[in-house]
Amino acid sequence: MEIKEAERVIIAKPVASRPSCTKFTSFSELLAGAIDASPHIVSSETAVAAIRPKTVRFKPMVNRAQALLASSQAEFMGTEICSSSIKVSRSESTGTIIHKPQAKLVSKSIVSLLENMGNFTVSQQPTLPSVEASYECPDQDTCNFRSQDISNLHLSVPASAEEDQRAELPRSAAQNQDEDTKTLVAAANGDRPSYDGYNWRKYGQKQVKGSEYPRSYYKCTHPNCPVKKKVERSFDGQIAEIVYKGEHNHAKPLPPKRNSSGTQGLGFADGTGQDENIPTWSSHLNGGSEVLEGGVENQNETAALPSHSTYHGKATLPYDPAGAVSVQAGAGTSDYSCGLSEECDEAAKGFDREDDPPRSKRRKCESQSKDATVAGEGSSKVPRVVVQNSTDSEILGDGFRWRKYGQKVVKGNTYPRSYYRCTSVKCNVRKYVERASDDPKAFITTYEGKHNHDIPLRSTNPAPSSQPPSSRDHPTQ
DNA sequence: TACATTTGACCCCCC
DNA sequence: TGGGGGGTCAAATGT
Repeated sequence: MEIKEAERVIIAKPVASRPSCTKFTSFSELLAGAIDASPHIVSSETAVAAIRPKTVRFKPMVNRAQALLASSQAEFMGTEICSSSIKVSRSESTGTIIHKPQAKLVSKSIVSLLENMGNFTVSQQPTLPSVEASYECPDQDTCNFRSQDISNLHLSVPASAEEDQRAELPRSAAQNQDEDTKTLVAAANGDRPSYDGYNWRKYGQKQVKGSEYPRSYYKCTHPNCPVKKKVERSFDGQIAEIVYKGEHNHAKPLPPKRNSSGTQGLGFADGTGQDENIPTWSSHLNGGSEVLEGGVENQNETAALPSHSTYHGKATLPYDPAGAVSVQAGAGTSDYSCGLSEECDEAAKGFDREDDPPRSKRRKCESQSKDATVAGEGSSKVPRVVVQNSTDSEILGDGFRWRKYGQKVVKGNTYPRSYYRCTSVKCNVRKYVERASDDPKAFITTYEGKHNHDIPLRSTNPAPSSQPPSSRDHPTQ
Protein backbone atom coordinates (compact mmCIF):
# COMPACT_ATOMS: atom_id res chain seq x y z
CA MET A 1 0.00 0.00 0.00
CA GLU A 2 2.64 2.37 0.84
CA ILE A 3 4.13 1.98 -2.44
CA LYS A 4 0.88 2.37 -3.98
CA GLU A 5 0.26 5.38 -2.07
CA ALA A 6 3.53 6.73 -3.04
CA GLU A 7 2.79 6.07 -6.58
CA ARG A 8 -0.38 7.83 -6.32
CA VAL A 9 1.21 10.70 -4.95
CA ILE A 10 3.49 10.89 -7.77
CA ILE A 11 1.07 10.06 -10.37
CA ALA A 12 -1.82 11.83 -9.07
CA LYS A 13 -2.72 14.67 -11.05
CA PRO A 14 -1.52 17.73 -9.57
CA VAL A 15 -4.34 18.93 -7.72
CA ALA A 16 -4.22 22.43 -7.09
CA SER A 17 -1.33 22.88 -4.95
CA ARG A 18 -2.12 24.24 -1.71
CA PRO A 19 -0.13 26.25 0.37
CA SER A 20 1.84 24.02 2.43
CA CYS A 21 0.60 23.27 5.77
CA THR A 22 3.20 25.42 7.16
CA LYS A 23 1.06 28.20 6.32
CA PHE A 24 -1.06 27.46 9.19
CA THR A 25 1.52 26.79 11.61
CA SER A 26 0.27 29.23 13.98
CA PHE A 27 -2.78 27.31 14.53
CA SER A 28 -1.00 24.10 14.55
CA GLU A 29 1.31 25.41 17.03
CA LEU A 30 -1.48 26.17 19.23
CA LEU A 31 -2.62 22.71 19.00
CA ALA A 32 0.75 21.26 18.84
CA GLY A 33 0.68 20.26 22.35
CA ALA A 34 -2.36 18.28 21.86
CA ILE A 35 -1.12 16.84 18.74
CA ASP A 36 2.15 15.84 19.92
CA ALA A 37 0.86 12.51 20.42
CA SER A 38 0.42 12.21 16.78
CA PRO A 39 3.42 11.78 14.66
CA HIS A 40 4.89 14.76 13.09
CA ILE A 41 5.41 14.83 9.55
CA VAL A 42 8.35 15.58 7.62
CA SER A 43 8.32 18.35 5.25
CA SER A 44 8.47 16.05 2.38
CA GLU A 45 5.47 14.33 3.60
CA THR A 46 3.69 17.47 3.89
CA ALA A 47 4.34 18.14 0.36
CA VAL A 48 2.99 14.83 -0.45
CA ALA A 49 -0.11 15.63 1.29
CA ALA A 50 -0.63 18.49 -0.92
CA ILE A 51 -0.30 16.35 -3.89
CA ARG A 52 -2.35 13.58 -2.68
CA PRO A 53 -4.96 12.30 -4.99
CA LYS A 54 -8.18 13.91 -4.60
CA THR A 55 -10.27 11.01 -3.97
CA VAL A 56 -9.62 8.96 -1.02
CA ARG A 57 -12.10 6.58 0.26
CA PHE A 58 -12.18 4.39 3.15
CA LYS A 59 -13.66 1.14 2.85
CA PRO A 60 -14.07 0.07 6.32
CA MET A 61 -16.50 2.26 7.91
CA VAL A 62 -14.92 2.05 11.19
CA ASN A 63 -11.70 3.13 9.89
CA ARG A 64 -13.40 5.75 8.09
CA ALA A 65 -14.97 7.01 11.10
CA GLN A 66 -11.76 7.03 12.81
CA ALA A 67 -10.19 8.56 9.94
CA LEU A 68 -12.74 11.18 9.97
CA LEU A 69 -12.06 11.81 13.46
CA ALA A 70 -8.49 12.00 12.76
CA SER A 71 -9.07 14.14 9.88
CA SER A 72 -11.27 16.33 11.77
CA GLN A 73 -8.62 16.61 14.17
CA ALA A 74 -6.31 17.26 11.50
CA GLU A 75 -8.36 19.99 10.29
CA PHE A 76 -8.26 21.60 13.48
CA MET A 77 -4.72 21.00 13.77
CA GLY A 78 -4.04 22.47 10.53
CA THR A 79 -0.89 21.69 8.91
CA GLU A 80 0.49 19.52 11.42
CA ILE A 81 -2.29 17.35 11.14
CA CYS A 82 -2.06 17.06 7.56
CA SER A 83 1.15 15.61 7.80
CA SER A 84 0.44 13.68 10.79
CA SER A 85 -2.48 12.06 9.32
CA ILE A 86 -0.58 11.19 6.34
CA LYS A 87 2.22 9.94 8.22
CA VAL A 88 0.04 7.80 10.15
CA SER A 89 -1.46 6.36 7.20
CA ARG A 90 1.82 5.48 5.88
CA SER A 91 2.99 4.04 8.97
CA GLU A 92 0.07 1.90 8.88
CA SER A 93 0.81 0.81 5.52
CA THR A 94 -2.71 0.02 5.22
CA GLY A 95 -3.07 2.18 2.52
CA THR A 96 -5.89 3.95 3.25
CA ILE A 97 -4.28 6.76 3.79
CA ILE A 98 -5.08 9.63 5.38
CA HIS A 99 -7.07 8.61 7.98
CA LYS A 100 -5.70 6.80 10.64
CA PRO A 101 -7.43 6.88 13.72
CA GLN A 102 -5.57 9.25 15.46
CA ALA A 103 -8.45 10.76 16.37
CA LYS A 104 -7.96 10.79 19.89
CA LEU A 105 -7.93 14.42 19.98
CA VAL A 106 -10.98 15.14 18.14
CA SER A 107 -13.57 16.92 19.99
CA LYS A 108 -17.09 15.92 19.98
CA SER A 109 -18.11 18.97 18.39
CA ILE A 110 -15.93 18.18 15.58
CA VAL A 111 -17.22 14.80 15.38
CA SER A 112 -20.65 16.00 15.41
CA LEU A 113 -19.90 18.25 12.70
CA LEU A 114 -18.43 15.55 10.76
CA GLU A 115 -21.36 13.51 11.30
CA ASN A 116 -23.56 16.11 10.22
CA MET A 117 -21.59 16.80 7.31
CA GLY A 118 -21.35 13.35 6.45
CA ASN A 119 -17.78 13.61 5.87
CA PHE A 120 -14.94 15.68 5.24
CA THR A 121 -13.18 16.12 2.20
CA VAL A 122 -10.24 17.85 1.99
CA SER A 123 -8.53 15.88 -0.36
CA GLN A 124 -10.43 17.14 -3.14
CA GLN A 125 -9.99 20.50 -2.39
CA PRO A 126 -6.61 21.23 -2.66
CA THR A 127 -7.36 24.59 -1.96
CA LEU A 128 -8.54 24.40 1.42
CA PRO A 129 -6.44 26.29 3.57
CA SER A 130 -5.48 25.27 6.76
CA VAL A 131 -7.51 22.45 6.93
CA GLU A 132 -6.27 20.70 4.24
CA ALA A 133 -5.94 17.68 5.99
CA SER A 134 -6.82 14.95 4.00
CA TYR A 135 -10.25 14.04 4.38
CA GLU A 136 -12.55 12.87 2.06
CA CYS A 137 -16.02 13.15 2.42
CA PRO A 138 -18.57 11.92 0.27
CA ASP A 139 -20.28 15.02 0.35
CA GLN A 140 -17.80 17.31 -0.71
CA ASP A 141 -19.81 20.23 -0.20
CA THR A 142 -20.41 19.47 3.11
CA CYS A 143 -17.10 18.47 3.79
CA ASN A 144 -15.66 21.30 2.17
CA PHE A 145 -17.97 23.42 3.68
CA ARG A 146 -17.11 22.12 6.85
CA SER A 147 -13.59 22.19 6.36
CA GLN A 148 -13.92 25.61 5.50
CA ASP A 149 -15.84 26.26 8.43
CA ILE A 150 -13.36 24.67 10.43
CA SER A 151 -10.67 26.52 8.90
CA ASN A 152 -12.55 29.52 9.58
CA LEU A 153 -12.78 28.48 13.02
CA HIS A 154 -9.21 28.37 13.21
CA LEU A 155 -8.92 31.68 11.91
CA SER A 156 -11.69 33.26 13.58
CA VAL A 157 -12.20 31.49 16.70
CA PRO A 158 -10.77 33.22 19.55
CA ALA A 159 -7.92 31.81 21.28
CA SER A 160 -9.96 31.03 24.19
CA ALA A 161 -12.12 28.92 22.13
CA GLU A 162 -9.22 27.10 20.79
CA GLU A 163 -7.92 26.54 24.13
CA ASP A 164 -11.10 25.18 25.21
CA GLN A 165 -11.08 22.90 22.38
CA ARG A 166 -7.76 21.70 23.15
CA ALA A 167 -8.61 21.07 26.62
CA GLU A 168 -11.58 19.20 25.69
CA LEU A 169 -10.26 17.35 22.85
CA PRO A 170 -8.75 14.54 24.63
CA ARG A 171 -11.60 13.94 26.81
CA SER A 172 -14.21 14.38 24.30
CA ALA A 173 -12.43 12.37 21.83
CA ALA A 174 -12.18 9.46 24.04
CA GLN A 175 -15.65 9.69 25.17
CA ASN A 176 -17.02 10.21 21.91
CA GLN A 177 -15.18 7.87 19.90
CA ASP A 178 -17.61 5.22 20.19
CA GLU A 179 -20.36 7.36 19.61
CA ASP A 180 -18.62 9.17 17.03
CA THR A 181 -17.67 6.17 15.33
CA LYS A 182 -21.13 4.97 15.26
CA THR A 183 -22.42 8.11 14.04
CA LEU A 184 -19.86 8.50 11.53
CA VAL A 185 -20.51 5.16 10.31
CA ALA A 186 -24.07 5.86 10.07
CA ALA A 187 -23.41 8.92 8.20
CA ALA A 188 -21.18 7.09 5.96
CA ASN A 189 -23.72 4.58 5.14
CA GLY A 190 -26.01 5.06 2.37
CA ASP A 191 -25.77 7.95 0.15
CA ARG A 192 -23.88 10.53 1.56
CA PRO A 193 -26.17 12.56 3.44
CA SER A 194 -24.89 15.90 3.99
CA TYR A 195 -25.57 17.88 6.92
CA ASP A 196 -28.56 19.21 5.27
CA GLY A 197 -30.08 15.86 5.44
CA TYR A 198 -30.33 15.20 1.78
CA ASN A 199 -28.14 13.10 -0.34
CA TRP A 200 -26.16 14.69 -3.05
CA ARG A 201 -24.18 13.57 -5.93
CA LYS A 202 -21.50 15.64 -7.38
CA TYR A 203 -21.92 15.98 -11.06
CA GLY A 204 -19.45 18.58 -11.89
CA GLN A 205 -16.71 20.78 -10.77
CA LYS A 206 -15.39 23.76 -12.45
CA GLN A 207 -12.94 26.46 -11.94
CA VAL A 208 -14.82 29.64 -11.84
CA LYS A 209 -13.33 32.77 -13.00
CA GLY A 210 -12.20 34.95 -10.24
CA SER A 211 -12.07 32.18 -7.80
CA GLU A 212 -9.08 30.28 -6.77
CA TYR A 213 -11.05 27.35 -5.91
CA PRO A 214 -13.27 25.23 -8.00
CA ARG A 215 -16.97 25.31 -7.76
CA SER A 216 -18.65 22.01 -7.24
CA TYR A 217 -22.04 21.08 -8.53
CA TYR A 218 -24.29 18.65 -6.78
CA LYS A 219 -27.60 17.12 -7.49
CA CYS A 220 -29.96 15.65 -5.04
CA THR A 221 -29.77 11.92 -5.47
CA HIS A 222 -33.40 11.40 -4.87
CA PRO A 223 -35.10 10.27 -8.03
CA ASN A 224 -36.80 13.03 -9.85
CA CYS A 225 -35.69 15.57 -7.40
CA PRO A 226 -34.63 18.66 -9.28
CA VAL A 227 -32.71 20.22 -6.52
CA LYS A 228 -29.17 21.15 -7.21
CA LYS A 229 -26.64 23.04 -5.34
CA LYS A 230 -23.33 24.49 -6.09
CA VAL A 231 -20.65 25.02 -3.60
CA GLU A 232 -17.84 27.42 -3.67
CA ARG A 233 -15.25 27.83 -1.16
CA SER A 234 -12.25 29.78 -0.72
CA PHE A 235 -9.19 28.42 0.52
CA ASP A 236 -8.64 30.89 3.08
CA GLY A 237 -12.06 30.32 4.02
CA GLN A 238 -12.92 33.74 3.44
CA ILE A 239 -15.64 33.10 1.08
CA ALA A 240 -17.79 30.14 0.87
CA GLU A 241 -20.97 29.98 -0.90
CA ILE A 242 -23.61 27.43 -1.40
CA VAL A 243 -26.38 28.01 -3.75
CA TYR A 244 -29.39 25.83 -3.81
CA LYS A 245 -31.58 25.61 -6.75
CA GLY A 246 -34.96 24.10 -6.82
CA GLU A 247 -37.08 22.50 -4.27
CA HIS A 248 -36.94 19.02 -2.93
CA ASN A 249 -39.98 17.09 -3.89
CA HIS A 250 -39.44 14.51 -1.29
CA ALA A 251 -38.83 14.14 2.36
CA LYS A 252 -35.40 13.88 3.67
CA PRO A 253 -34.05 10.49 3.38
CA LEU A 254 -34.27 8.48 6.46
CA PRO A 255 -31.00 8.16 7.84
CA PRO A 256 -29.57 4.98 8.57
CA LYS A 257 -30.40 4.52 12.03
CA ARG A 258 -28.31 6.66 13.99
CA ASN A 259 -27.93 7.54 17.25
CA SER A 260 -30.11 9.60 18.69
CA SER A 261 -28.68 10.46 21.65
CA GLY A 262 -25.57 11.93 22.07
CA THR A 263 -24.24 12.46 18.89
CA GLN A 264 -26.51 14.42 17.43
CA GLY A 265 -24.52 17.26 17.18
CA LEU A 266 -25.96 18.47 14.22
CA GLY A 267 -27.51 15.38 13.58
CA PHE A 268 -28.29 16.36 10.25
CA ALA A 269 -26.52 13.61 8.82
CA ASP A 270 -29.07 11.24 9.45
CA GLY A 271 -32.53 11.75 9.27
CA THR A 272 -33.18 11.36 12.72
CA GLY A 273 -31.10 13.72 14.36
CA GLN A 274 -31.40 15.88 11.63
CA ASP A 275 -34.94 16.04 11.51
CA GLU A 276 -35.10 17.08 14.92
CA ASN A 277 -32.62 19.64 14.57
CA ILE A 278 -33.55 20.90 11.36
CA PRO A 279 -36.99 21.55 12.07
CA THR A 280 -35.97 23.45 14.91
CA TRP A 281 -33.88 25.58 12.93
CA SER A 282 -36.20 25.98 10.32
CA SER A 283 -38.75 26.77 12.66
CA HIS A 284 -36.99 29.44 14.08
CA LEU A 285 -35.38 30.54 11.15
CA ASN A 286 -38.16 30.41 8.93
CA GLY A 287 -40.81 30.99 11.23
CA GLY A 288 -41.07 27.58 12.06
CA SER A 289 -42.87 26.33 9.36
CA GLU A 290 -40.93 24.09 7.32
CA VAL A 291 -38.02 22.09 7.08
CA LEU A 292 -35.35 23.74 5.35
CA GLU A 293 -34.66 22.58 2.12
CA GLY A 294 -31.27 23.58 1.79
CA GLY A 295 -30.85 22.09 4.84
CA VAL A 296 -28.05 22.61 6.51
CA GLU A 297 -25.70 22.60 4.08
CA ASN A 298 -24.81 25.15 6.09
CA GLN A 299 -26.99 25.80 8.61
CA ASN A 300 -26.81 29.15 7.63
CA GLU A 301 -28.17 28.40 4.45
CA THR A 302 -30.63 26.27 5.74
CA ALA A 303 -31.82 28.66 7.99
CA ALA A 304 -32.14 31.12 5.44
CA LEU A 305 -33.55 29.00 2.93
CA PRO A 306 -37.08 28.92 2.63
CA SER A 307 -37.43 25.48 2.60
CA HIS A 308 -40.24 25.40 0.49
CA SER A 309 -40.34 27.04 -2.57
CA THR A 310 -38.12 26.80 -5.27
CA TYR A 311 -36.05 28.83 -3.79
CA HIS A 312 -33.19 29.25 -5.41
CA GLY A 313 -31.76 29.95 -2.49
CA LYS A 314 -28.55 31.17 -2.31
CA ALA A 315 -26.83 30.88 0.76
CA THR A 316 -23.70 32.39 0.90
CA LEU A 317 -21.32 31.70 3.39
CA PRO A 318 -18.92 34.11 2.84
CA TYR A 319 -16.21 34.12 4.85
CA ASP A 320 -17.92 33.70 7.74
CA PRO A 321 -15.87 32.26 10.03
CA ALA A 322 -18.76 32.40 11.99
CA GLY A 323 -20.56 30.49 9.60
CA ALA A 324 -18.10 27.97 9.96
CA VAL A 325 -18.48 28.11 13.49
CA SER A 326 -22.02 28.00 13.42
CA VAL A 327 -22.01 25.12 11.29
CA GLN A 328 -19.76 23.34 13.38
CA ALA A 329 -21.49 24.24 16.31
CA GLY A 330 -24.03 22.51 14.64
CA ALA A 331 -26.43 24.66 15.55
CA GLY A 332 -26.44 26.59 12.83
CA THR A 333 -25.46 28.90 14.62
CA SER A 334 -23.63 31.44 14.96
CA ASP A 335 -22.09 33.38 12.87
CA TYR A 336 -18.94 33.98 12.77
CA SER A 337 -19.39 36.62 14.88
CA CYS A 338 -19.28 34.10 17.40
CA GLY A 339 -15.85 33.58 16.64
CA LEU A 340 -15.12 36.94 17.62
CA SER A 341 -17.49 37.51 20.25
CA GLU A 342 -17.71 36.09 23.57
CA GLU A 343 -20.67 34.36 22.57
CA CYS A 344 -18.79 33.05 19.86
CA ASP A 345 -16.24 31.98 22.14
CA GLU A 346 -18.77 30.13 23.84
CA ALA A 347 -20.00 28.84 20.71
CA ALA A 348 -16.59 27.86 19.87
CA LYS A 349 -16.21 26.18 23.08
CA GLY A 350 -19.43 24.90 22.42
CA PHE A 351 -18.11 23.22 19.55
CA ASP A 352 -16.51 20.94 21.65
CA ARG A 353 -19.13 20.88 24.00
CA GLU A 354 -21.82 21.70 21.87
CA ASP A 355 -21.98 18.43 20.69
CA ASP A 356 -22.09 17.20 24.04
CA PRO A 357 -24.72 19.27 25.08
CA PRO A 358 -25.50 19.63 21.74
CA ARG A 359 -28.87 20.41 21.46
CA SER A 360 -29.22 22.27 24.49
CA LYS A 361 -26.68 24.62 23.44
CA ARG A 362 -27.87 24.67 20.06
CA ARG A 363 -31.25 25.30 21.10
CA LYS A 364 -30.08 27.97 23.19
CA CYS A 365 -28.53 29.52 20.30
CA GLU A 366 -31.48 28.89 18.30
CA SER A 367 -33.70 30.36 20.72
CA GLN A 368 -31.58 33.33 20.77
CA SER A 369 -31.55 33.62 17.18
CA LYS A 370 -35.12 33.07 17.17
CA ASP A 371 -35.59 35.83 19.46
CA ALA A 372 -33.61 37.79 17.21
CA THR A 373 -35.90 36.73 14.61
CA VAL A 374 -33.22 36.06 12.47
CA ALA A 375 -32.69 32.95 11.04
CA GLY A 376 -29.64 31.53 10.54
CA GLU A 377 -27.45 32.51 12.96
CA GLY A 378 -27.51 30.45 15.53
CA SER A 379 -25.42 30.95 17.87
CA SER A 380 -25.32 33.45 19.12
CA LYS A 381 -25.25 36.52 19.52
CA VAL A 382 -27.87 37.65 18.07
CA PRO A 383 -28.28 41.13 17.83
CA ARG A 384 -26.70 41.10 14.64
CA VAL A 385 -29.01 38.77 13.39
CA VAL A 386 -31.80 40.84 14.10
CA VAL A 387 -30.31 43.47 12.18
CA GLN A 388 -29.90 41.31 9.39
CA ASN A 389 -33.37 40.81 8.93
CA SER A 390 -33.48 44.06 7.58
CA THR A 391 -31.50 44.43 4.62
CA ASP A 392 -31.13 47.99 5.19
CA SER A 393 -29.11 47.65 8.16
CA GLU A 394 -25.55 48.41 7.80
CA ILE A 395 -24.43 46.24 10.42
CA LEU A 396 -24.48 42.72 10.10
CA GLY A 397 -23.11 39.85 11.69
CA ASP A 398 -20.52 38.32 9.62
CA GLY A 399 -17.93 40.00 11.65
CA PHE A 400 -16.83 42.49 9.10
CA ARG A 401 -17.94 45.98 8.88
CA TRP A 402 -20.00 47.02 6.01
CA ARG A 403 -21.33 50.15 4.62
CA LYS A 404 -24.41 50.19 2.62
CA TYR A 405 -23.86 52.00 -0.56
CA GLY A 406 -26.89 51.26 -2.51
CA GLN A 407 -30.20 49.58 -2.79
CA LYS A 408 -31.96 48.49 -5.83
CA VAL A 409 -34.90 46.50 -6.85
CA VAL A 410 -33.63 43.79 -9.04
CA LYS A 411 -35.67 42.50 -11.82
CA GLY A 412 -37.60 39.53 -10.80
CA ASN A 413 -37.34 40.28 -7.16
CA THR A 414 -40.06 41.58 -5.06
CA TYR A 415 -37.77 43.07 -2.54
CA PRO A 416 -34.96 45.47 -3.01
CA ARG A 417 -31.39 44.35 -2.89
CA SER A 418 -29.05 46.20 -0.63
CA TYR A 419 -25.43 46.61 -1.53
CA TYR A 420 -22.71 46.71 1.04
CA ARG A 421 -19.07 47.38 0.90
CA CYS A 422 -16.49 46.37 3.42
CA THR A 423 -15.48 49.42 5.31
CA SER A 424 -11.95 48.31 5.70
CA VAL A 425 -9.45 50.33 3.86
CA LYS A 426 -8.29 48.75 0.69
CA CYS A 427 -10.73 45.96 1.03
CA ASN A 428 -12.83 45.61 -2.02
CA VAL A 429 -15.18 43.06 -0.77
CA ARG A 430 -18.78 43.76 -1.46
CA LYS A 431 -21.91 41.97 -0.89
CA TYR A 432 -25.53 42.39 -1.48
CA VAL A 433 -28.39 41.18 0.49
CA GLU A 434 -31.84 40.51 -0.68
CA ARG A 435 -34.89 38.83 0.56
CA ALA A 436 -35.90 35.61 -0.93
CA SER A 437 -38.86 36.27 -3.05
CA ASP A 438 -40.60 33.31 -1.81
CA ASP A 439 -39.79 33.86 1.74
CA PRO A 440 -39.38 37.35 2.94
CA LYS A 441 -37.93 36.05 6.08
CA ALA A 442 -35.10 34.57 4.26
CA PHE A 443 -32.21 36.61 3.13
CA ILE A 444 -29.79 35.85 0.49
CA THR A 445 -26.38 37.28 0.79
CA THR A 446 -23.95 37.24 -2.00
CA TYR A 447 -20.35 38.11 -1.46
CA GLU A 448 -18.00 39.38 -3.96
CA GLY A 449 -14.31 39.28 -3.42
CA LYS A 450 -12.22 38.33 -0.52
CA HIS A 451 -11.34 40.28 2.49
CA ASN A 452 -7.76 41.24 2.60
CA HIS A 453 -7.84 41.70 6.29
CA ASP A 454 -8.93 39.97 9.38
CA ILE A 455 -12.19 40.35 10.93
CA PRO A 456 -12.29 43.33 13.10
CA LEU A 457 -11.94 42.56 16.68
CA ARG A 458 -15.05 41.99 18.35
CA SER A 459 -15.02 45.16 20.01
CA THR A 460 -15.29 46.57 16.72
CA ASN A 461 -17.60 44.29 15.48
CA PRO A 462 -20.55 44.67 16.81
CA ALA A 463 -21.46 47.74 16.66
CA PRO A 464 -24.46 46.99 15.17
CA SER A 465 -24.16 49.54 12.85
CA SER A 466 -21.05 48.47 11.45
CA GLN A 467 -21.59 44.97 10.93
CA PRO A 468 -22.56 43.66 7.76
CA PRO A 469 -25.21 41.36 7.29
CA SER A 470 -23.59 38.23 6.97
CA SER A 471 -24.90 35.39 5.29
CA ARG A 472 -25.61 34.09 8.56
CA ASP A 473 -27.25 37.05 9.49
CA HIS A 474 -29.62 36.37 6.97
CA PRO A 475 -31.80 33.68 7.43
CA THR A 476 -30.85 32.55 4.22
CA GLN A 477 -27.84 31.20 5.14
C1' DT B 1 -19.96 -4.97 -10.62
C1' DA B 2 -21.98 -0.97 -8.99
C1' DC B 3 -21.52 3.44 -7.80
C1' DA B 4 -19.29 7.94 -7.05
C1' DT B 5 -16.00 11.27 -8.52
C1' DT B 6 -13.23 13.59 -11.84
C1' DT B 7 -12.78 16.25 -15.68
C1' DG B 8 -12.78 17.67 -20.48
C1' DA B 9 -16.12 19.09 -23.65
C1' DC B 10 -20.30 20.99 -25.02
C1' DC B 11 -24.32 24.02 -24.66
C1' DC B 12 -26.54 28.07 -23.46
C1' DC B 13 -27.00 32.60 -21.64
C1' DC B 14 -25.54 37.16 -21.03
C1' DC B 15 -22.79 41.11 -21.91
C1' DT C 1 -23.39 38.94 -33.10
C1' DG C 2 -19.43 37.02 -30.99
C1' DG C 3 -16.97 35.86 -27.02
C1' DG C 4 -16.69 34.69 -22.31
C1' DG C 5 -18.25 32.30 -18.62
C1' DG C 6 -21.27 29.32 -16.09
C1' DG C 7 -23.73 25.00 -15.91
C1' DT C 8 -24.28 20.32 -17.35
C1' DC C 9 -23.12 16.05 -19.64
C1' DA C 10 -20.85 11.91 -19.93
C1' DA C 11 -16.75 9.06 -20.53
C1' DA C 12 -12.97 7.75 -17.84
C1' DT C 13 -11.31 6.53 -13.57
C1' DG C 14 -11.24 5.04 -8.94
C1' DT C 15 -13.14 2.78 -4.81
